[in-house]
Amino acid sequence: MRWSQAFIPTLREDPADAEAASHRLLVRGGFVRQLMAGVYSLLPLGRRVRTKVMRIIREEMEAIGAQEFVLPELHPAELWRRTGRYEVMADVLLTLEDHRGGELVLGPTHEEVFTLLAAELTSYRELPQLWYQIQTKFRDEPRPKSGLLRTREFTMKDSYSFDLDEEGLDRQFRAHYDAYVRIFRRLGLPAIPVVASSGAMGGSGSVEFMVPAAAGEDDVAHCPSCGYAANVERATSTLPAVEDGEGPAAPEAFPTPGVRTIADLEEFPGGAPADRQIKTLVYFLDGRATLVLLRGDHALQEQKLRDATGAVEVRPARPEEIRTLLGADAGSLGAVGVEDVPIIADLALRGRRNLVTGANVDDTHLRGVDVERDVAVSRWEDLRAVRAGEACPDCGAPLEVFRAIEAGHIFKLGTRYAEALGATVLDVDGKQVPLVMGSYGIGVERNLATIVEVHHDDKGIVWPVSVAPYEAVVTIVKVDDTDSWETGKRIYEELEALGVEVIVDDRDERPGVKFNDAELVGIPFRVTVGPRGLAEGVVELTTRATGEREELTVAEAATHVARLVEEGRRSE
RNA sequence: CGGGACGUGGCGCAGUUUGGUAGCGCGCAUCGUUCGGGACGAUGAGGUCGCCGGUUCGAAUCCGGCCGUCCCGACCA
Repeated sequence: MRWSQAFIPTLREDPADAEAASHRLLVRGGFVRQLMAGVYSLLPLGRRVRTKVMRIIREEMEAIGAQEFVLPELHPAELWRRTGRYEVMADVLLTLEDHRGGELVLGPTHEEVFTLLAAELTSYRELPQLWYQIQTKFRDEPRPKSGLLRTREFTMKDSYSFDLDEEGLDRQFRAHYDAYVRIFRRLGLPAIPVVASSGAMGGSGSVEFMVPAAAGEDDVAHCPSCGYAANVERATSTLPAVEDGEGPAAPEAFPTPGVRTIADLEEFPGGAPADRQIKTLVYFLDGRATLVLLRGDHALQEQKLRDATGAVEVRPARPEEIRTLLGADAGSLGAVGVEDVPIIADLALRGRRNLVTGANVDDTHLRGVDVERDVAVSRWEDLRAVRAGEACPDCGAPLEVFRAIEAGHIFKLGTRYAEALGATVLDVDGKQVPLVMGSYGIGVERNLATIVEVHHDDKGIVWPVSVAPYEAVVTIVKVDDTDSWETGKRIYEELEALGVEVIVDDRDERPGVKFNDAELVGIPFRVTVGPRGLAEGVVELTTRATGEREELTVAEAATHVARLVEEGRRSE
């Protein structure tokens, strides 16, 4: 390719509305352009990288025996109603109507359609099956952001496994886990597998592959000592015991005028430290009022509440709802004596006594509360948000918490979809059993952007060779110098003949413009051809990642670069 | 959905407070001089000032409504 003919609209300045490094650099480097919020056009450079990301994913899927499909993006709404997800995913579902009034949805994922096809499986002899596709997904994200990291239309590799039993699912899950480790290694992404919440997918277990990055949207608790890693939506920690002392035989009310917060009550005479208070939150779970109890110094992890209860719609109660329910305002709430409302308490409150909590009377609190004696707890669950510095549940070392991008997610789904859509087979005993499913996703453009988040510097992108839009660029410093032109073109052609993906920068521009563009765009190897070097019979090779330069004779240049490219392709 | 900001040639911005008919830098075109790290000079093209309505002799500027985009939060296989 000749740069002079290529559409690579680089920008000299940063785009005004791009915050994340990947967003900024992909726009500046001429890889993408925004069409509307959360919807991007991929320009030739972006498309080249995307193709390479997909190729790596495809190779690793084929390597574990997956069969590629192409499924529709247009689905009948009816199918989504059958699994209940028309309602569960309503907030992200893009829906439309055809001319006959038929209700359609644009697929946000493909469990339903794949499972429908799997209903054609009839015998355990046909199992296991492993199916996948690389297809566009539509999700009406409430808040698209950070360029390609969170969009409303994107490409995803989604695969689905179908097995007779849990053991089969475990095998396929493990195969995917290993395949994902290889994929992220080849993409140059330092992804960490973490225990995750299954969210709206349902199912018995899931692992997210997280790449530490400031632009991430998830927090991961990680133990540097033993390697424990979990999304904070699932993470736990070991807490030091709190000494409560003996309490009275029954809770005692005491006036606390003006006390509204945990912190107020710590200061208030006769109050208590935060870890000896009970925090009482009122939530509506699918429309049903519920009290959520936590230790005073702990924060609720809402996803844990969702996962524990299976509730779809979870929201804090409004002030007037709280007053109606408990007869007091937030600040004086408690669960003592509450009987007609379900009470979910965090594990950290188990066995605690002599605690302080609201009395459900404004400006009044109770002391001497023994949780198990005085509160009608309906369920005990792990609900609190883990904090950095708390002890690792496995080894006790202090946990760290960092931001990360979810680059991939694998789920054990179980039989939920198979049951809803009648995907069953006959087992050895002739008994009809639902297929046991797994589902496994990697977002293509999100991974492309994540690579940029991880691999860039102040000059631009530093693509790993494995996904670079071009592996090498031949920069002709002075295009009207015949020797430079001839030599540059010859090296370019030699590189092409050697199978290197190369572009020749033949633009009549100042050298600085060409060097800067090559660095912005992130091409791994640059061969600089100019009169100065040619006078000595040499050209210059610059490695983008290290900035190292070396001189090569004209004769050896192409083979040398081709060898480096070859090594680069292999090492990632 | 709650909070905040913004919308002016392709890109980045000023002008809006105090209404008078649009400007700067980059980019683009032509010519000349330059040429190994984003050159210089000259000439030139390019804008319904997001949209609709109102106030006014006159609106980028004031008022109302709408649309769009970004950021924080909520939400999110």
